[in-house]
Amino acid sequence: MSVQERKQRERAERERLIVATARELAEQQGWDAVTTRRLAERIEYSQPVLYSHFRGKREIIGAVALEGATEMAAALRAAASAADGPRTRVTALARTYLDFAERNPAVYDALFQLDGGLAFAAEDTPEPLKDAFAALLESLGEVAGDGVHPGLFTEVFWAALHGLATLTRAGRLPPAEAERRVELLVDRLAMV
Amino acid sequence: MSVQERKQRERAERERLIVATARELAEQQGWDAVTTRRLAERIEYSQPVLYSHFRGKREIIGAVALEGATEMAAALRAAASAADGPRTRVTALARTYLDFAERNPAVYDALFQLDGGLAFAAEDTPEPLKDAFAALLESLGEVAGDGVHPGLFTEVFWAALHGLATLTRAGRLPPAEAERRVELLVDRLAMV
DNA sequence: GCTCGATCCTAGCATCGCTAGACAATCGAG
DNA sequence: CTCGATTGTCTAGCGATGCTAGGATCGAGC
Repeated sequence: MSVQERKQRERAERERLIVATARELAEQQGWDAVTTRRLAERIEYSQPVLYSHFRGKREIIGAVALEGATEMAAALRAAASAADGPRTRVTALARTYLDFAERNPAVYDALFQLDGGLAFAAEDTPEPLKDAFAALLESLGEVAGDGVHPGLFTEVFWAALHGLATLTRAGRLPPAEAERRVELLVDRLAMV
Repeated sequence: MSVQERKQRERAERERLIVATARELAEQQGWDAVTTRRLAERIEYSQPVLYSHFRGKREIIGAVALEGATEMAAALRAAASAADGPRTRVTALARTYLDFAERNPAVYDALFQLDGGLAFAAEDTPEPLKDAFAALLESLGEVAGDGVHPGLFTEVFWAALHGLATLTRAGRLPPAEAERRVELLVDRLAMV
C-alpha cells in the first residue's frame, strides 16, 4: 500500500509543479507564451504528461484560476479585517482588489479574462470562486444601503472594480489617476 | 489617371470587404473562427492578399474595432438625444451601451478585449475611439456632481459599464437581473 | 506588339494543441 | 524467481494556426 501512496503523492506533487510553472511562465511572459511544449520542457517531462493530469490547456488555466481565487479571497479578507469601520473597510477592499489584479495579471486573466472551463454563478461553481465572491460580500453587504439586495450590490461593485482593473491594465485608462477613481467609486456606491 | 483611380477604388472596396467579412465571421462563430485562411476563402482571394491590406490579423481586428467605435458613438448619441432630462439620459445611455455590447459581442471584443494594436488614452488614439468616449462624456459630464472632474467621472462610469458587460457575457454574472444592476448603478453614480 | 512593373497565387515555414502507438519499468500470480 | 499484465512515459506525427518567399500572370504605357 505504501508504495501506491508514494506514487500518488509524487503525482500530486507533479500536478502542483505544472500549475506553479504555468503560472510563473504566464506572469513572466504572458499566457501566449504558455505553450504545452514550453511548459513540458520546464517541468522536465514530455508533453503527453500534461494530458495525464489535465484534459487540456484550458484546465491548466482553470487550475491557476482556482489557486488565484483562493489567494485573492485571503487577501481581501486580510485587508477587510485590518480596517475599522465600514467605509475604510470598503476602500481597503477596493484597493486590495485592484492591487491584486495589477500584481498578478496572469492570474487575474486566468480568473476573469480567459476561458478556464470554470462555471460561474451556478450550482457547480468551484468553492474557491464562490468564496472569493463571499469575501467581497462580507464587507460590501453592510454598505449596500436600505432596501438593496447585498448580493446585487456586490455584483455591481465588483463589476466596477473589474472594469477599472481590465481597462487600466489594457491601457484604456491612464494609470495616473487610479487612486482618485477608487475614491470616487467608493464615495458614490457605498452608503456609509 | 482614370485607370489608377479605378484600381484604387477597387482596392478600397476590397478592404471594406475584408473588414466586413471578418466582422460577420466573428459575430457568427467567434473570433477564434476568424483565421486568415477562412477569411481569405470567404472573400475569394488568397491569404497573402490580406497582408497587402493589413499588417496582420491584429490590424484586421483593429479595423473592426474602429468601425464598431463609430457605430457605438452614434448609438449612444441617438439614445442620449432621445431622452429628456439628465437622469433619464444617463439611464438610456447605460442601457444602450450594454445593449450594444450584447448585440455585437465580436465588435465589443475587438474594441475592448482583444489586441487590435490600437492606442488608447494617448495622443495617437484614433479619432473614432476618442469620439466614442466623447459621446459618453457629453451625457455623463452633466451628472458628475460638484467638484468632480467630468472626465474622471466618465472613466469610472464607463469602467462600471464595461465590467457589467464583460462579466455578464462571460457568464460571471447571472443575466436575469441585469436591469436592476443598471438602475442601481445609475442611482448611485449619477448626481441628478 | 513588347516590355516591365504591379498583382496575385502556390507552396512552404515554424509553431500551436493534442494524440496514437511504441517502449520500458513495475507489479502480481504461479 | 520467472513471466505475462499493467502502468507510466516518450517519440513521432496530425491537422491547424499566422505569416512569407518566390514564381506566375496580367495589363498599362511606349
